[in-house]
Amino acid sequence: MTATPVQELDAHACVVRRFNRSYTQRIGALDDSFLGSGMPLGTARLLFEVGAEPGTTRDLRARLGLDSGYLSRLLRRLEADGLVTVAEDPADRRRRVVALTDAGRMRWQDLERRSDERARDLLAPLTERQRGRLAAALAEADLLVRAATVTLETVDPRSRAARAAVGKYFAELDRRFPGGFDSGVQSAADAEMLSPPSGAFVVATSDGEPVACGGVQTIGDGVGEIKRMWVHGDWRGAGLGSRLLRHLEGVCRELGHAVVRLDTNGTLTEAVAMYERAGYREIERYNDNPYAERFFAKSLT
Amino acid sequence: MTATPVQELDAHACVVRRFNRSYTQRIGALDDSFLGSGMPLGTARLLFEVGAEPGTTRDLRARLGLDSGYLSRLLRRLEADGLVTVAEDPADRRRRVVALTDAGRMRWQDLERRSDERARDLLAPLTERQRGRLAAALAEADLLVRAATVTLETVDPRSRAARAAVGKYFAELDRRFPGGFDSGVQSAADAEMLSPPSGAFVVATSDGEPVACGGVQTIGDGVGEIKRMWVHGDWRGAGLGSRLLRHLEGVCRELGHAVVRLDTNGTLTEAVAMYERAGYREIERYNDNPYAERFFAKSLT
DNA sequence: TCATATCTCTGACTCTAGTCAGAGAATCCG
DNA sequence: CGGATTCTCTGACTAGAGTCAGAGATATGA
Repeated sequence: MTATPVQELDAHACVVRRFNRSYTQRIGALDDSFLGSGMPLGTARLLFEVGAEPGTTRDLRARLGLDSGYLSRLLRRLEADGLVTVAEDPADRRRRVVALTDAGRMRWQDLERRSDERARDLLAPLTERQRGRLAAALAEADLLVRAATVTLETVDPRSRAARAAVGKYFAELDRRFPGGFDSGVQSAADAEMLSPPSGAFVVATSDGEPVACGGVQTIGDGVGEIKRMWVHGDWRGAGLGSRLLRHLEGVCRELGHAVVRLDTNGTLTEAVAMYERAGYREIERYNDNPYAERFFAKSLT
Repeated sequence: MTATPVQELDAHACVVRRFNRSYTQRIGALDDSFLGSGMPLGTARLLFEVGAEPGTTRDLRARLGLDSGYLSRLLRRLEADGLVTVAEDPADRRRRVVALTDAGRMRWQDLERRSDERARDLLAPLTERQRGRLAAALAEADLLVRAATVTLETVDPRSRAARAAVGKYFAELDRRFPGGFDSGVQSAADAEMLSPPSGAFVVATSDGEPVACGGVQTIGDGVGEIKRMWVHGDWRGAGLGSRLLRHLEGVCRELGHAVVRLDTNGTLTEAVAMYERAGYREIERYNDNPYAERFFAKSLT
């Protein structure tokens, strides 16, 4: 008797929960590690954020999700300790610009160092081989968790996020194709095709960075086409491609298509493998895209 | 050029930090998920712990790492809400036994459900195969992290902790030896041998549970012997045995021994393998222990 | 049996974290 | 220009989390 998917999910959820409990209990102190520095957590988080990227108080409030009064008090504390400077923004004198002082930068490095030591302390009792195993397991978990928490969002293909993702896609094609890749002129018509009502463009982001993208357009009655599908190199092997593909197929269905087609280049072996795994079968050339060598289709019904 | 151990440690520490940051950012809310239940975190954690396994307040304090005064107050709150009962322990009337009421159990199940949903939400976007990979990675990380954070403590062999660990050890021997195992009468002399100044007994605990133990005694001039070394079944494969063995060798060194011996039974194959990996070589029988079949020694100089 | 240790509980604290309601300065817009 | 809006800051709160020093009851060991 094999386990059903639901039972598997149960079992896996248990493992996740067990891990969460034991890990946060042991390492949760890692967040409070800032406490070890003599600074309260809130202050330390703020200092850390200012160090990562200085900005206006408004900006910091948004990044940390703090109340303006609370932030003001935290800043005053850091200022009194000589760790940050809070100055008027010349562009808008209602605003304040926050930056680290030299002492603040040292303190920030101190926090970094402490964080590092915590990680080392955790590893210290283990043998070299076990450290390797732990690092590998955490890296694997990290990749998968990041992949699971990627957000898929339908955006305008002309938006900043979409253009950033497509730019990376084209850059990769240019690197990988033997003769390079020339995207040609991105016409307004291209963007139009990938916009409602006849198309859509989806960008997957993690921590605000685009990590995958893909578009759908209509190329005939009941026939959709998947275009510009790309997954960031660091993210391959986490199933992000399959997930995005499934998502795009769903978009096609919503557009009322019964069939979806796509073209690709033989160089992109992992993409071809993924399409085949996802149930696509190879078909004859259906367009004159000079970079396309292989053509696939899948029925959505 | 191969990486030196220090470089490896750096790299591994980076992986740990990267994981910590991304995981707590995404899942950290999991701890606060209890907040979603309208209960303060501390109270919810306590209720959760009582539900997981009722026990004495002393027990709960150890498990949650709380101050006795604080715990007392939290319990009073839960009691006032009718979620737990706090009664005298008939075995020791200084102690209190805490248990859930019916209302408490319902509340506990609510917390469980919430916690479960969080875990499922994390897994939901992944494919079945990826879920398996994530669960495997987290389970591996969990085992190693638990092993790394085990505390080794030298205790009196007559102490409760030591007796609990040895009890489990003997129970396992009884299960594994074909003819069973009779520990005989644990004489006061036995405990004496494993106590200062001529010996020591070490218990490894995790979450207050004994997970491994081992003793050292003096059996001749400059000759120490390792006795009653045991690692909990769930903990094998995490290097805990090797770590304990190294620790006990250190104890031997502190006692001024140049050689350490030990005996074991052929049934305990993983133990024999570990001794050999740790540099022990097999020697002739040096005692008349009826359960011992194989004898090992290692020079500490 | 009596000193000592153990255990829970109470009172009196401290510190963080965070909310809310304005005050006052600067900016924007018609 | 003048009212509305935006922005930071202050004061006055609340609640959670946790520490510390005993008091008082109970158990343990010489």
